[in-house]
This record gives sequence, structure tokens and C-alpha cells, in this order.
Amino acid sequence: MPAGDRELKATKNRSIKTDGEKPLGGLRQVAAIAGVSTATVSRVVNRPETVSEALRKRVEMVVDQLGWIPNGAARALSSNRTGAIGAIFPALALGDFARAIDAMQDALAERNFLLLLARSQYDADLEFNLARKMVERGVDGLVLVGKTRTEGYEQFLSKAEIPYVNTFVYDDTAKRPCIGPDNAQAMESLVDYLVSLGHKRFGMIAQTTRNNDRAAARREGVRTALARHGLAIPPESIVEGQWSIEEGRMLFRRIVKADPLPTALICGNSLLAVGAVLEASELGIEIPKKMSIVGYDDIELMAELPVPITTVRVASDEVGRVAARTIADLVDRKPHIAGERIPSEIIIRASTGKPRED
Amino acid sequence: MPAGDRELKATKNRSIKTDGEKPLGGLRQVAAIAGVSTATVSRVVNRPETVSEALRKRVEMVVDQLGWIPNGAARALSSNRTGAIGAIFPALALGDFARAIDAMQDALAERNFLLLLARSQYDADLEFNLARKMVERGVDGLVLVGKTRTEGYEQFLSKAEIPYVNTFVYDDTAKRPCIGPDNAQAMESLVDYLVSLGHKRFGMIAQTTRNNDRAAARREGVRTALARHGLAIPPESIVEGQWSIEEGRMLFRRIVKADPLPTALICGNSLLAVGAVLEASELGIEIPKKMSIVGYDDIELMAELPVPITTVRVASDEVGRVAARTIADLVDRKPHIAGERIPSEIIIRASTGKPRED
DNA sequence: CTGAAAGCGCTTACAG
DNA sequence: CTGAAAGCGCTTACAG
Repeated sequence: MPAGDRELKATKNRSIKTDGEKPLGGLRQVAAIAGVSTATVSRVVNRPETVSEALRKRVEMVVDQLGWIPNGAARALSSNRTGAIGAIFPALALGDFARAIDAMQDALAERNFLLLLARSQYDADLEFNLARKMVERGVDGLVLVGKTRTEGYEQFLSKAEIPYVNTFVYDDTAKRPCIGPDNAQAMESLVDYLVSLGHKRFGMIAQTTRNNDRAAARREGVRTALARHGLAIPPESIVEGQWSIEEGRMLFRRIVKADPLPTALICGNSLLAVGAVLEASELGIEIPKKMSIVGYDDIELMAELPVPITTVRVASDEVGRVAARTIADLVDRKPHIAGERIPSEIIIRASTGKPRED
Repeated sequence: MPAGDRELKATKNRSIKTDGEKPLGGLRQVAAIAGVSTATVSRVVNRPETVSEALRKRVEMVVDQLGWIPNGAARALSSNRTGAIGAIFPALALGDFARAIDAMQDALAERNFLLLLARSQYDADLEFNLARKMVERGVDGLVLVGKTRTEGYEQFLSKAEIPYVNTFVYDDTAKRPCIGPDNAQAMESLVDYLVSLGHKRFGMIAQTTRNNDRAAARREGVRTALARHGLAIPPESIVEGQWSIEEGRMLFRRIVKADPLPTALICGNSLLAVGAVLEASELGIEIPKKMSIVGYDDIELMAELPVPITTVRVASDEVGRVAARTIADLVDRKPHIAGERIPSEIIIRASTGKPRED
């Protein structure tokens, strides 16, 4: 019956049975074999509770037997929902981010979202680009880091009407939910702690603040707290790097050129602190006897070095969990929080102590 | 003209001008404003070279002005292509994987694919699940780690007709392209090197081989090479862990209970090696004078410790780059390689030397 | 080079 | 609880 086949192909295929040579495929085949409408199959898959027990079982059997996997594109096109959340992080392997990502993926899975990750390398253009691609490809929401972006980027996000949250920053005046520590406050506490030990001469190996409002806030926090105590870091005792041990070492060699030497050195992140401590030991500068050193972000290594390093620990897994919950709520149009200040604490280890007397 | 509106809505909307209150939106609106067909707009976006200069410019202006972003779901549904490659890694922050991921994302972007990442925590069920979700959501291809999977998983992949590559393993007999180092061979070389220094008593802090055929191959490589030299590791000198400094420390304490002490200790990965070296220094065991220690996978830290650690360095960025190229070729139905053996080398540092004489 | 129109595989009001 | 059918927003033979 070639003529019949033609017609099947040309008009909408309405046959219930699939005896022809053209396999139906997909949901329609499932419906045909189960002897139900495509609507019913769809309901069984998406809202099984709305379907009678008998039909549900029949359809589920056929689905299993055929190994049918719904076509996500078709589903997304008709439901206007992809089930995916995109997240763009500056880096995936840095301590804080890695912990947040792990927690976020699990939390999103519980809400039945798939997490799609990309890394932007602290490159604003690349981030914008990735966001465009993700939106274009189809994500229901976005998890971003920081709250500072170009106007074009902001406009794009609002024009695309895509929900998003800002992470690793906290700001209760922001338009979008911010979920993160109070970066400035965390550093102020750290400075207060050092001042309470008696330190007056500070140095800093800062993390570059380019495309990084968290680092900028932390730097500002240091400045504020010192000013509150009537202190300041002399220009020659501030250097700037990114995030590697090697850099920490190199910059530490610059720091020790200052005379008088700072008694306390604040490092902008964990790797810079590790580098500084390792270089100090190589130079025979005893830590903390000659100098106290602190970092930011707690990675395992900091606790394991011969001189464990005092640092700020952010509950990054909580950042990930709350971000997941919030973006899922936004997408599901459920009530959601306006933001959350994630706690951070100072982990005191052996790299800090009273200043030397000289 | 409410009746007109009704009709616009009920029948297919064919009006060229968009004066009604219902905005057209999307590609159709672009077409209407530019005064061309939707086919032309689609061509301008996807294959601009097939469209005349004049029309192309006109359409591009409208696209820019409207800020139109194509709907990925619709595009995927009609073109049967999503433009995304999914990658599932056991972890995203481990040295080798992190480097591969970075290189892969960039290489895929050049081929106009978006990389979507997920991490499986060395959990076979979770990985299968993530693969299902990715396929269901829509990816054109998959990058996986290792070559061992359950039959169900294999069947799913072939049934879904989704191209994929295996990474961090090399096997020229495998059905799918394998792109990675020869794990066994790498370890054999490392053992040969240690033997050439004169070592005869070995210990091992192995990485668990559960859901990890790379670790299994490396362990087998150690066994093979030792056997070739008529050597073997006594059971009490083999312990097993995952990948943390803390574990490396703890397991090292088990290793040093053996009598006689091994003169050379092989660690299954970088963090275990770091832990071992740090613990040795804490126990006052001089490295390499009392014991040589080696690791696998070269992370920055290994070069920066007081005693830099000899290890195997895999060109992981090359793994990422070649994997990207291969999966893109597969998806684009271009000629592709059958696999590639990625080079690895032994990086000799201060943690290895001649065995002690006792 | 360009357009008219079918169709990709689902979901979802709507009606019963 | 279930089904018939429209429609989601693109791409792509096909025809000119």
C-alpha cells in the first residue's frame, strides 16, 4: 500500500497502529502502541498523578520497553521550559567556587534541574558571550558571580527576561538576589583580629580587582578597618597578583624589600598566601615570629602546610545550595528570598601571632 | 479591527506588516520588518554567504535593532542539532581534569560549540544519570572519562545514537575514540626510573580503582614493571585512598609501620603524594635521603613544596583540545581520528634519589 | 538568490 | 480522567 504510505507522510499521521514501514518513533509511537493519545503519554511523563493508574502503567511499560527518551528541544519549544540552569564561574577549580559548584549541582538535581557550567576566566567579554550562548541555547535561569556588569550585559539579561542570581557577593540593595558573604566585612574582621594582636605595620598581596568586585570589596574592607584604627598600608607594601603559588612567592620577595618590614601580611586569596608562606620559609623568615601571614578562602592545603595558615572561611557550599534554591524558586515562580548573607569566619592557625618586637 | 485580530490568531499569521496589537516576535517579526521571508532571515543567521549582500545587511540591521535571539529549542527541533557538547568529569577541580576542561571549552568555542559540564564524583550511577539528562536535554555529543561502563550505559549511548569520546585513557582497540595517556605505560616508566636509581623495596599509596579504570591501569603498570625486574610490593606496603592531602598523611603513617621500610613510595595521585611528603617531613623522615616519593599528575603545588615532588605530567590540555576536535568532527560528520595517545613525561624533582644504604 | 509551506516532537488549553 | 488538535519558533527541501 504505497499510496497509503504517501498519505501517511503527507498528511498528519493519524494511524493508531504502526504496521507500515515508516516507524512512527517518539511519543507518537508510544501512544500508538499503548493505544492512548499523545496527550496521555505526555501526562504520564510529566504529571503522572493526573492519569488513571491503569493507563499510567500501560504507558510506562511501553516507554520502558521502547527506551523512549523525550526530545528535549520539542519539549522546551512547547512548554517554554528547558529544565536547565546555567552557571558561569570565573574558574571552576578554585576552592570557594569548586565547593559551591558541587553543592549547587546536587541541590539543583533535587529540584529536577540540570546544571550547566561554564568558566569565564575573569574575562568580562567572555562571560557576556557565554551568557548569550547559554540563553540562546536555552536555560531557564542563570547563576552568576559578582554583581557588577556592563550596561549592555544587564540590558541583555533583562531583555531576555531570564531570571538570575548573583553569588559570592552580598548586597541587600541590589535588584537581583545576592547570595554570598559580606566580603568587606569579612576582611574588616580579619584586620581587627590582627590589630588586636598588636600589629601596626601591614603589608598586602592583593588579588587583582579587575573584573572582580569581590576582590575590590575585600580590599576596601582592609582599608576601612585599618583607617578605623588610624592605620594604613604604605604604597611600597602593597603588591598585586592573581592566584598562584608562584606569584605569591614572587610578590613576597617584593614585600620583604620594604624597610621596616610589615609585621602582618594580608594575602588576597589562598594560593597567594601559600606562596608567601613557602617563600618566607625559604628565605628563613620565621612565621609568625617575624611576620604574621593571613589569606582568604580556606583550601585543604592551608591547614596541611608545615605552618598552617590563618584565613577566612566562607560557607561556600551554602552559597551553592542557597543559590540553587533561589534560582529554582525564581524559575518555578515560587516565593523566593531577596538575597542571603552567607556567614564567613576567621580560621586561626599558626601563621599569625603577636608582632615581633624590634 | 478585532475580527481581524481574531483571524490573525486563529489562522497562521501571514501578515507582512506588524501593525496589530499582537507583536509577532521572533524570527517572523524580523522577517516582517525587513520585508523578507523567514527563510531568508534564517539563512542570514546560519549561512550568510548564501544571501545577497543587500538583503543580508538589511536583515542584520533589524536583528541588531530588535536584539533578537534565536530560540534554541526551535532551532534544535527543526535542525536536529543543539550546538552543545556535554562533558561529564569525575571532578572538575582536580589538576588533570581542570586543565583539560579549560582547553576543551576554548577549543569547542572555536568550533562554535558550547561546552556543558557536569561532575559525577566517580559515581557510576550518577554519571549514567547525568548522561541521560544531558542527552534528553539535548547535546550533540558527549565527552566522557575512561572507557569502562556498564552494559546498560553502553546500550543507552548507542541507542541514543549520540557520538562520544573517551578521555584520559588510550586504547586503540576500543570502538570509540580514546584520547589520553597510556596510563600503564606511564607508571612503568616511573618504576623503571626508580629501579634505575637502585630501588628494590617499594611501597604504594594507591588511588582507589573503584569506577576508575585509569587508576586501575596505573596500578597494573606498577605491578608489571616491578615484575619485569623481579620485584613486587609486599601487601603491608600497599594502602589505598582517594585524593586528599589528609589521606596522604594518614596513609603514610601506615606505610612507615612496615619493617623494613620501603626505599621508594609510589603515590597514586598528586594530593596523596603531597600528603605523604608533608607527613614525612613532620615525622623527621628525610626525603629523598631516607625514602624517595613520587606522585602522578603534576599540580603547581608539587613544584613549590620545600621538597618538590617527582611526578608524571600528562599533557592534559592536549587531551582537552584533541577531545574537543574529535567530538566536533564526529558531530559534524567530518573525518575524525580513531583515538590519540597523549604523551606523558616524568618530571624529576628533589623527592627522588638513590636508595639509602642500610 | 529568494519565498511559501511543511514539519521537527512535544505540551496544553479546550471540550467532553 | 482522556482525546483531538493547535501551536511552540525555527529550518529546509522544493520550486522558481
